[in-house]
Amino acid sequence: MIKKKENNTEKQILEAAKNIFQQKGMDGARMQEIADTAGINKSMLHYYYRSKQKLFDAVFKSAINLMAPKIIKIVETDEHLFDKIRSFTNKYISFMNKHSFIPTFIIQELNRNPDMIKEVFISKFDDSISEKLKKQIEELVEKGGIKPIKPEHLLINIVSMSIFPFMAKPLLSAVLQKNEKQYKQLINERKMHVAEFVIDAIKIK
Amino acid sequence: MIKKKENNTEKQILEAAKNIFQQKGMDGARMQEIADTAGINKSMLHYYYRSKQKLFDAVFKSAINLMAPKIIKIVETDEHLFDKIRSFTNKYISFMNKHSFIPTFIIQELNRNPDMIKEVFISKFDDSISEKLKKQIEELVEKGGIKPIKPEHLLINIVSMSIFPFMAKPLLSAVLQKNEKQYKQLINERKMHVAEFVIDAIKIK
DNA sequence: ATTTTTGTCAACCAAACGGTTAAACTATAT
DNA sequence: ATATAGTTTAACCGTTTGGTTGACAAAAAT
Repeated sequence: MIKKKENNTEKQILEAAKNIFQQKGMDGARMQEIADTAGINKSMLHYYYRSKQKLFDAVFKSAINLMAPKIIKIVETDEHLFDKIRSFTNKYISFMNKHSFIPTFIIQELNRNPDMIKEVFISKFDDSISEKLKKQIEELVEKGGIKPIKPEHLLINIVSMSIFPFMAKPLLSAVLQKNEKQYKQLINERKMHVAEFVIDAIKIK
Repeated sequence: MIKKKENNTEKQILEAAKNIFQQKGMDGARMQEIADTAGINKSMLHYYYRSKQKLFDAVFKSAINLMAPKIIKIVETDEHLFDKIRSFTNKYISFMNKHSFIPTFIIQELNRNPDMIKEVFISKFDDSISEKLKKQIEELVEKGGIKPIKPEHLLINIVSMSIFPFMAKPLLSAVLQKNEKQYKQLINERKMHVAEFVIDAIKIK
């Protein structure tokens, strides 16, 4: 029982499944289209992954595993809060530029089936993810470095301003009358803009 | 050819279609489930609306017509910028509290088929929606009332922080470990919080 | 060399899907 | 009363869907 051939079929399938599922979601994706994209027979999908649901689970898990570590790492470092904010917006927006379908995909599928989050969180975030951030913010508030703010709101604000522009791209680029290039540039500006905007909002001068 | 009976069937259908389409999207919605929800025979769906697509269009248009006027009105008033921001966050978050599926629905379907936005915008926003807001911001910047900021970014920031918490509710309530009630309260706090956060970020003290 | 395991494919299948039909029913107009 | 137009339903239809089967080929193991 040693490996045979180049076992790239399984990877080709997963790659194709990512493309289709992330763009069209569980409901909109078709097994035939995934097979066509992978350039293989539809039966192969069921040979390597037993069902559409199982194949979807693999894609979803892969998307989560790509995003979650980036959040945790940044939140858990010992940097100053302001630098944490700068790191987060910069790296997060860069990441989403490369994987532009992932945030919409995750949030859309989580809305379709909110129970999926449990499987994710049990393994990934054992303790409260924001406990450390919480304390850091509260200390800074007491020291007089920043205005009082609920850690929850600060976190929601940063994440919202980072992710939403990707999800609402069709809407926002139409409202703001930007073409593809202009909108991409606008988003790149936000790597720094969002961080400075947030810091300006909480800093005591 | 005068009206017969209570012609409530058509409205029952639209109401049921709103529920199903807004929660499950075009791809996930089933005509049979809409019929069951409305408590009528499936043929009635095709009798009043000719196809799934036409029925969907009616639901989508209704969602747009519910949201768009609220944006336009607030942007077009002659209030001071700060009051505009306060009005917007307050009224928008209140609105979404009552119609919690609409923002996700619109953005999800717009991602599925970005061309739909054209039909919407041609009729609704003849001129650039943000032209007025743009000038107002630029004047305030020159007068020294607020820090320099691209109107596009300010608009994206406000809209992001208002809408995203509704779209990402399953994710955020899990990360922040909030139950239904706690999360709802957190969102209610944001009616004021987002406005003051934005004002703090741009105001020169 | 041949048996066994693993991989691939075309053809097939039952269920679910959006949509149609034709007949029955209801209410108004004549 | 009867014709007429609008409304509702059960049964049906062709297509698409996720999934299966069985034959066949390619490696590995013996």
